[in-house]
Order: sequence, then structure tokens, then C-alpha cells
Amino acid sequence: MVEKVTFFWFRRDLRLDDNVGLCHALKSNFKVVPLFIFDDEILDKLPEDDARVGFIHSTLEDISKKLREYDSSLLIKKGNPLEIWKNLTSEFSIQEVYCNHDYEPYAISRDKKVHDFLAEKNIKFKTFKDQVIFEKDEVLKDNGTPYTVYTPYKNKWLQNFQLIRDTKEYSTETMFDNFFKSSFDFPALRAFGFSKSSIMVRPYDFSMLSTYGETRDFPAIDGTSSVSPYLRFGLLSIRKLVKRAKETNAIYLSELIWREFFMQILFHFPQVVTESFRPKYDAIKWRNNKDELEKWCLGTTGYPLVDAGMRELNQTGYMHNRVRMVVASFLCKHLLIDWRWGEAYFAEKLLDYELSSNNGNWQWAAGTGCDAAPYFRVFNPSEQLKKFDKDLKYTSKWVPEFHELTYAQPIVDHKLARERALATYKEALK
DNA sequence: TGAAATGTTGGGGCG
DNA sequence: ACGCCCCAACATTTC
Repeated sequence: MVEKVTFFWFRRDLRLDDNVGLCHALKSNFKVVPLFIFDDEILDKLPEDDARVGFIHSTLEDISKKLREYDSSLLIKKGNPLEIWKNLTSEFSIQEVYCNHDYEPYAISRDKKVHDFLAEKNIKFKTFKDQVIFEKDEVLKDNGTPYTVYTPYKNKWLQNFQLIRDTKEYSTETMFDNFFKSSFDFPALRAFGFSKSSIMVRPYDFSMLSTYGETRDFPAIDGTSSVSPYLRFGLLSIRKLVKRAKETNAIYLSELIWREFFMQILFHFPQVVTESFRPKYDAIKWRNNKDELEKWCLGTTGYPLVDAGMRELNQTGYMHNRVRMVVASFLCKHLLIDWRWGEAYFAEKLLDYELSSNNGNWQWAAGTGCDAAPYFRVFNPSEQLKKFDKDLKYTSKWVPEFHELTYAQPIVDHKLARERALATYKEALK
């Protein structure tokens, strides 16, 4: 008789502690087999040295090492998730499958297929809220519809948060003996056709939190936390992060609320992935000049702050948030290139790439979004440089030839580009 | 989570 | 002393 087991399926919650679904799984009546699936659907689109795959892999390795202290191990699979579940149900006597909610359109359809398949086999598929404080339907207007403007959403969010006495902790370590005893092989990165990237995820740092509000806009100061990739893949729990933010910095907390705002927008309005939230903005006649796109990607536009940002992105997988706004505005307004092209480039390069935030912020910059900057708000890259990198510390770090004669001439004249953008948007909205 | 254009004010130079 | 002009500094409006 094969031992009956529970499965816990890791997805974007790569941690053993304070993990809601895992906590519930470990309290089930059966030993827990921890599983991660490298999804071909996602992997096939990535370059073989994708830094995020390497990061996930090394994180999983750490988890597996920890599990081995308890004579358990992580089961790693690669392929199509539904097919893998079909195989697993014949290999194991699975009673229940636990995991945490995932709100992206692809994840929803994937989970639906898995749920339906498991249901046929009489296996319960239990999912939990873990990656947010408030999910899809927990912060709604009084009439029951979702918010589409940030400020009232934030107010409601905070109001609801007041009602929670304290963020619950889902500690798990005392239950680690409930993991299924096993010694599954831990495959090398090479086994999936990937190799280690030269780009590395850097450690995060909370010590900046108390001064975040004053320093976050200055890219030369290391005033940001570098938490984003850890939050993205769930190495850090949102409950712990929010608790810390609440104790130290309201502005940082506000950024975390933006994250949930865009997550619920994506859930309720999944069409934003391919369309402007406000459809009339899809009438914009983008210029979509490929040479200019390439110059933007490479950081050779001749606008120092734009170029610095893009080079930081290309070389490190990070870009300071203030600079993200500047380069995004530049692509959409100055070059009149479709925000979807810019978004796709960020998706390729950012270590913290997350669909809902990336899409929401690009639509914000393009002026096409639900709570976007008005289209006539055009960033002046030179003014932004003066305001936020006055002594050129950040800029000359990433664009060392800045002071040389060899540095590129501006790809477009600011005044001309601004007027062209205003005219193009105006025309589209007629 | 702008910037430019336009309007207003007030101090100082000067006849 | 007074009015006029200039213009920087700030405020408001417009894109």
C-alpha cells in the first residue's frame, strides 16, 4: 500500500516560513511532499542565461537543503504543469494539493485546469491567500465594484487594515517533521538547459526604510531597499514586510499598496495586458521607429539620465524607480513608441519583473491607464536630471563618456518631441 | 509620482 | 520724492 500524501506546490512563494498554504498543508493528516515545477510555457521564452531562473534555482536549492535536515527533500519537475500532475497522481497516492493563490491570467487558467483534473480524481485542490494582504474582492467600493483610482483604494485598504489587529504569522518550522521523508535528486541548472547568469540578485536591505521618503527619488543614493525580486518570488512574506513598513515608513507602505492596487486591477480587468485600460487611448498613432527603440534599449538616446537608466537595467537587471518613470515617459512621449514595447523590454530585463506592476506603471507613464498621469504631463529628462541627479553621480556612473565629445547627440529635440506628443495624443482623443 | 506659459508682485535703479 | 521700468521670484493656468 502506497503511503497517502499531501502535496504542497511552490510557485511564487519560495519560502518555508510564514507561508500560508504550506502552513495549512503541514497541518493536514498526511505527510507533505513539497513540489516545484519549472513550467515550459514560461521557460521556453527565456534566454538560457536568464538571471531569474538562476535565482529561482538557487533559492530552491536552499529550501531543499533545509528540508534535508528533516530527512525530506524538494521534488523538482519540468514540463507542462497539467501533464506533470497527471503523472504525479499515478506515482503517488495524493489526497490533497495545497498552494497559494496566483492572480495572473495565465496562472488562473493553469490552476483551473489542474483543479478540474484533480477534481476528477477526487483530490482536493486547496488554495490560500498568501502573496497579498488584501486580494481581489477584499477592497471594493461600497457599491461592490473594484476601485480604479489609487487614492480612494489606498484609503479603503488602510481602513480595512486597521480592522486587522495584527498581521498573523504562519510559522511552520515546528511542523517540519510532517514533510514526507524522501531524497529526491536536486537537478543542476544545466539539466533544464539553463546556465548561470553574470547578473546577480543582490541582498536586500531594510536599514533604509526610515529615510525612504526623503531619499527614494535620488538614484545616486542607495535609498531603496532592493526588496523587489525577493518579494516577487516570495522569499519574503508580504505580511512581514507590511508590518515593518507600517512601523517605520508610511511612504514605503504606500508603495506596497500600489502593488496590491495593480494586482486587483489586473485581476478585474485582464484585458489591460494587451489593451489600454482606457480604450480611446488605443487610437494613438505610435511612431514605433525601430532604430529609436534600439537606441532607447541600448541607452544611446543622448539624454544622459535616460541612457544611465537603460544601461543600469542592461548591466544589472535593476533600475532605480525614479529613473524608470523618466525612461518610460521618454519612450512613450518623446519617441511615441507603444508602451507595450517598453513593457516587453522591461519584462525581459528586470529581475523584479511582475506583470501587474509593470503593466500598471507603464500605462501610468503612457497616460493610458486607470489612474494614469494626464497625457499632457511630459517629463523633461533634463529637468529630471537637474532635480534628482544634480551632481551627476548616478549618471556618470552608468554613462562614463558623458563628458566626452563622443557622447551621443540627443535623438530628438525636447521641445519638438513634447509638442509632437501633445499633438498626437490630442488627435487620438478627438 | 511635471513642465511650460502666463500672470502677479514687489524691490531697486534711474531720470 | 515720485513714477516708471525692469525683472526676479513666486503663483496660477494651461498643456
